[in-house]
Amino acid sequence: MLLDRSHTCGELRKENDGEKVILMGWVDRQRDHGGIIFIDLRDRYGITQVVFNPSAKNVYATGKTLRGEFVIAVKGFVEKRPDDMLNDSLATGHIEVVAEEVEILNVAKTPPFEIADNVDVSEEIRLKYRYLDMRRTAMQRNLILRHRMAQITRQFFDENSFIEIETPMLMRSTPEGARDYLVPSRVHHGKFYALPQSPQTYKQLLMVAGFDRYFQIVKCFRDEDLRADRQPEFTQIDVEMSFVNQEHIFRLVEELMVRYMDEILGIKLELPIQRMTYAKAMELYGSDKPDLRFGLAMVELNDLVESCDFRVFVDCVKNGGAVKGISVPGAAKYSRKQQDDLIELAKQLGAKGLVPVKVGDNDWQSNLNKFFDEDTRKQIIDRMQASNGDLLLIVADNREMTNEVLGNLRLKIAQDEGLIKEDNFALLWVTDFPLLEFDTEEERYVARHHPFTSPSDEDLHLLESAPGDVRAKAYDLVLNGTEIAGGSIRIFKKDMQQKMFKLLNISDEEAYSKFGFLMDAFEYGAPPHGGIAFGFDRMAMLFAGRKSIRDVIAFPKTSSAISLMDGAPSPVGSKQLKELGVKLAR
RNA sequence: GGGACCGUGGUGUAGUUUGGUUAACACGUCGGCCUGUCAAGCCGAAGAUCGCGGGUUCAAGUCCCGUCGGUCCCGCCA
Repeated sequence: MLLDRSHTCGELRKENDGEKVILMGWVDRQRDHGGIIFIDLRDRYGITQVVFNPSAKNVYATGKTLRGEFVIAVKGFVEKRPDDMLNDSLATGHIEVVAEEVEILNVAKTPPFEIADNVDVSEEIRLKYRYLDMRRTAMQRNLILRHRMAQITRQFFDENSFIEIETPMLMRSTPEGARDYLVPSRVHHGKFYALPQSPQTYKQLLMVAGFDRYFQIVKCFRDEDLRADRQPEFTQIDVEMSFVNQEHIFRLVEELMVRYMDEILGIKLELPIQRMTYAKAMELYGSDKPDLRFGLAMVELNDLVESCDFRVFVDCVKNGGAVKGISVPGAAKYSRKQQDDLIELAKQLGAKGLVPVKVGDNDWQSNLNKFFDEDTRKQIIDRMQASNGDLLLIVADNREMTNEVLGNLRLKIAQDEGLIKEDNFALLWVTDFPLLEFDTEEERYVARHHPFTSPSDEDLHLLESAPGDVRAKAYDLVLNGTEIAGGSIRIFKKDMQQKMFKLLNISDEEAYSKFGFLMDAFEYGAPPHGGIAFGFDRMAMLFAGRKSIRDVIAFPKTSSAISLMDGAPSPVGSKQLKELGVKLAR
């Protein structure tokens, strides 16, 4: 077999004119003119045109038989193309390779879809034949971008004295957080390992061990339902540092973001990255991960409407609710149906209603018009920075609902109105998250981040009296409305950790049996520490300009957690089950 | 667990609202012609019983029920 490849299909230039070369790759296209035949030869580096002349009888005969996706080796010489036959859309478009010898390394069936970027194929088919899908340049570009991000990451953390340490994939199941993937133990019937939701406890133990700067690019597993940005197995950049506060972590992460932006996108990122408290994010954008590529912030109107004649608003304020609105520039042109659709959406989201107000020169086109005098209308318009031709959307409900509904409407409208500049990258730190969240189903507080997160010093006095109001030393990094990283300063003292478990209504007994190893470790000189974890797939998705992390994962699962290519998950034989001591419930 | 949309030659779609004989188009595939194309061109051909099962009807791609699969969303995701 002809296997001494001299060049890739992306590197020959006119300077190589006359050189003898051997190329290998896949037949991308064949253009048979009856006499002369052109073959576009493709590998991951590019495409090179190969010419078969009828005068070279044996080679020509083989050239005739070539079909799409055949794998071939071509020996020949590089020839500059005539001036009027250059192809500037190809990096190698100024040369071609004249075939002198060709070997078919392997034939190929006609693929189920064309290996071309401009051909639309359903994701179902793409996933079934993922190995063909990944031959397409769009997928190759995505995976190469992901690779470069991984290299930048390793280099960056290495330069900053971080050590990459692997942690177990088979660990003990933990009670808090996402559902675990379980692995039955063959050696210990009735016992199970869990796949890590994250290496959280291990990295804290590495801090106790004195590896004061740790990172890892690591797979994590969560047995929860999927989304465009959620897969059951995904990759994190896991980071932990000792002797640091939040500011140290921000500084480090910001430098990393500068590096990504520069080397991946060619964008100079200005530091520092903008910050916003969780409370403010909720008040202004109704989201803990606001997309700041556009405005449409919410404006509160309670004081302006509390004494008007519109009962709904008055009662809302009286009952401690919030009357808020967003102003959509130029949207007074919306039809009745468009407005009704927005109202319907607001109701689906749980709001009791939504009042649209078309802003005219001197009046409002709205049911509200009659309830407000001219002066109040003007105050409302001023506060909302609205002008003639805008559409105000006003919601009155309890504060959480108002925020949530308007936050969702804001996103929908921005999409519909094309307010989102796709090539913008808006980074934001969201800080001061609540420590706890009341779970109405379990009727107890649960950790919003995780149970190892340290409460804020200034809220410590509220731990017993008003646990729901305690803020945490927790932070998220948000890019274009997607959470790309989250972390916290951790608890590193045993008594505080015990107090935390108590707040979460986890008994001493349970806490000790599940996390005793961590609390034991805290008694042997645990340094103060904190960290962060990046959603690597999500970052790659955003940098690649994709809408789903499946586009930056080589072999992703469908939204029902199935692998269409290999058919996982699958039933297993009774022998395997017996070995594991597992019986299936009927 | 729930909601929305989707499933028609190899691929992507039209046809489904208003049931009616031969299911249309593009790309791809195959064959023929063609010595400079590069999404080659021209001519021709093959290829789908409409995801699957059941029902209504004289008649179902089209209506109804169920089911499987895909996508997005809610719940869930510390």
